[in-house]
Amino acid sequence: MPETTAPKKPDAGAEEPDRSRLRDPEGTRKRILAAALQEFSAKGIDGARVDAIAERAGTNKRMLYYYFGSKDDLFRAVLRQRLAERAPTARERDRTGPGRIADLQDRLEGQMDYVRLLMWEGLERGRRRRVEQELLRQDSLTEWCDDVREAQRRGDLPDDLDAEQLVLSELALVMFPFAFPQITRLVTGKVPTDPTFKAERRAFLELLTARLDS
Amino acid sequence: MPETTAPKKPDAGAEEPDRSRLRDPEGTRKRILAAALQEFSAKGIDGARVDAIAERAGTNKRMLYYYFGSKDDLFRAVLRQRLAERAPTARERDRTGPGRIADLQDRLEGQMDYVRLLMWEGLERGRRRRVEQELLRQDSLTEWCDDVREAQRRGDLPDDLDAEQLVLSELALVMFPFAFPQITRLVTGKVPTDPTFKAERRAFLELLTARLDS
DNA sequence: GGTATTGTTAACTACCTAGTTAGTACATGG
DNA sequence: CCATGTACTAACTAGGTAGTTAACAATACC
Repeated sequence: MPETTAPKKPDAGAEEPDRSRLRDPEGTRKRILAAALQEFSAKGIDGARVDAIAERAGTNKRMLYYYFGSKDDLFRAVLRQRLAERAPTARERDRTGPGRIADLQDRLEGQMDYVRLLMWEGLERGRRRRVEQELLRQDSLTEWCDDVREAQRRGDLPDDLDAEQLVLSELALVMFPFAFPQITRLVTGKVPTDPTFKAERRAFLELLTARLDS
Repeated sequence: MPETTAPKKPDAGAEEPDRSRLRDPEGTRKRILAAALQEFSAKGIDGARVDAIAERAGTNKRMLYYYFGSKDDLFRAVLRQRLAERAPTARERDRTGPGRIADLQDRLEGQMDYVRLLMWEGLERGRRRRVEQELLRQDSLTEWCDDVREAQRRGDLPDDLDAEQLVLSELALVMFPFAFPQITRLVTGKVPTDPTFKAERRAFLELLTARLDS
């Protein structure tokens, strides 16, 4: 009985606004990923709505399941892509110089979405033993710790501080305001995206680094 | 005959652990709050299930709406209570001495639920201008900043560091590992609840404080 | 002892949401 | 131009979810 609800045929006289290409697999995939990044970053896995992602991507829900298997898989894909994007630049930066912490902050500016993804990861998927892109991330962080240890041997960094704890602390100092915007506001009266705040924080971090390394 | 489902009376010889009173308004309220604290802390507002909270509290969903108006109100009540609980102890601690950061960590131990509540607050309700218990929290933090400034005047703390940024940073150093357990594990190989990790972090924070204050 | 109030319950509803079905349009290559 | 696989779509479904209803039971109060 194949005459149930007969999907409409694209009428020749229809005036579609910007239907440039009717088929665009890679484009669709990318648009879904981008839309999902926004939605997941803003609302997390539980809070995100699959329909909202589809709509934002200018496609429909089915495509999302066509390219990625499930909501959860989509989240993982988003996180994986975002991590892979950041990995190369992470390797380039100076991790032991006097401006390292302020630099790290500069790099993180405009990447609040990234920090939020990591928070959702920690909160919503915290129980998992394995974490997305585990090896890639671990390598990158281990390399950072090694750099610190070498700098300690050279005498560029104080050698009584544990390298791993130091790395963790530098991440903490930079990421915290983005992770806890409400606390930042309560303490400083400014939101972490405020340029004034960023400048003040940068200045503070430079002083702090100098004091640490002395 | 009103013997429909006959709510059992507390039989004298019965060995119920704590089914003391059939009616226990305050107890029920508290049990709901406690259950909600666990559930919200673990899963956030979107992730938490009202039925799960009710069941955990040993009551039913209606009571939750009877005492608190909605899921969101319940979350706010939980947060408010938790904040009020912590407020007095926050005032007591030494905020400027050499052991202050390590102390702060000790206080936060076993309060991961608290940190997670604050994270959910920041993530899920971040857009709101007003935050739960705004005045209470702000007062407490302002007081802390004032203490720091006074210590700077006395010369107990370096006076070139901005007091507010310093407070923010001390919070960051202590809260970060709990907030980003996955990053903590990737960097140090240990989860933040691991006693070994806590001890190592404590030692590091003490060294760091000494270096900062020098 | 009667009655108003407050606490408690199971069952219900109206809506939402992730995931699916089943079909259509486009492309490719023979 | 026809056959076959790929991209795409609207409508559907099954199960979940916050919030409600309505009846009833314990207590308080007179």
